[in-house]
Amino acid sequence: MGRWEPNARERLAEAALELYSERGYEQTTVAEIAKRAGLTERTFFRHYADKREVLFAGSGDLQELFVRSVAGAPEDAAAIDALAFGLDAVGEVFADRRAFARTRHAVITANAELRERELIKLASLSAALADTLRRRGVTEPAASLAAEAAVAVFKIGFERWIEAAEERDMVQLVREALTEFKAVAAGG
Amino acid sequence: MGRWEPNARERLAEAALELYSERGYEQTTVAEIAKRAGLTERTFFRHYADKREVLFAGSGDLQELFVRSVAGAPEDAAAIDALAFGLDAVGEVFADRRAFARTRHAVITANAELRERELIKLASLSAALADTLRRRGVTEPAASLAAEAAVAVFKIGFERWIEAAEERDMVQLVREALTEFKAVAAGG
DNA sequence: CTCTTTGATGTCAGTGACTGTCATCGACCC
DNA sequence: GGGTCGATGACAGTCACTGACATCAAAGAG
Repeated sequence: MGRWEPNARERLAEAALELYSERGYEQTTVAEIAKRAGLTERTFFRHYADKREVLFAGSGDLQELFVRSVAGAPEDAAAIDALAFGLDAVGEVFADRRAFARTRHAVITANAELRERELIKLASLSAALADTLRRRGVTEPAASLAAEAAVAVFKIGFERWIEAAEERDMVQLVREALTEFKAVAAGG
Repeated sequence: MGRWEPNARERLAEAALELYSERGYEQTTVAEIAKRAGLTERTFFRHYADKREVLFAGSGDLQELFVRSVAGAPEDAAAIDALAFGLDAVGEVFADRRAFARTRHAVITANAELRERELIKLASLSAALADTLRRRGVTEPAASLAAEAAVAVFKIGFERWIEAAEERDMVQLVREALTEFKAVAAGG
């Protein structure tokens, strides 16, 4: 055994979500999170850039998956169809994490600072998707607009999945949102 | 003349934009802004909730104008067409403020915290537009998706207007972005 | 015209997020 | 066995932001 317990980073993330959920984000100090994880405040900031980031550590993986799926769509697929590939892949990955996703989502929506952080993560995702589309030959501003649309569709699908009374298939909900979106854009 | 110089709020906003622009947002302290405006730090926080908000004081007016225009579109206009009314109105209002808009935009894009704040303002705009569409009889999730799309179109049009080498008509650029958007959604 | 009230500001002390710096000490390498 | 490395602790410091109270010109009440 090492000098310290392993998985400091994970322990911090777990402690943070618990405390934010129990007593609210603003009512939790970083010192308290660190203490629950058996560490000091200084160490928290060595693992996470700030008090919010501890909730968004996984967003990079999600973005990578989304981008990879869009990049791997058939070459001749239109922008919106390539994005649909990514939406499917992302929808699948959430399947067994609904309880965690609900807790995390409740914490985030309850606080304006955390909503801000979530929005910039989604903006980063949108930018990465636009970049992927450009590599596929889509020109601007079509690439950026399509990417923003895909993120909006994802958000709607995710929220419906989170809020559904009984467990439903997220992939299906995201597909429904995409269909609705196409109708709106067509003036339906 | 009163006990103090008038327009404290405006002086603070002006001083903040100058300092953020000259030396960067992070390198500027609130005390410095207050001093340049001839006030104290405490007074800054009486006028603006935090160091970022001083750059976003006008966003409420913009949102109100956008919403009012959409609400006033012909009753039988589809969601996307009603939103086009709002886009036109908003495009017009920027006409004589390009220099200011450019400086402000440069400051915001140079800093992550400020980009976060801008994103949440746009999310607020999107929510207000979705609400307006719902009042016009548009159902969910079409209302939210259409509102997000309109904001994306606005962002693209705005950026093109800001970045154009010579001064162009913002209304026209926003309309072009909307046309592009419709093509993308249709799979073009 | 005097008294009172009001509103914008100043002053000051305090909390908590975040950073820079140096010390500690088990693990690992040679 | 000695030296280096990496994760952590300890500690002092800056700055955003808040609460409480004091100040004083202006505006209104009488």
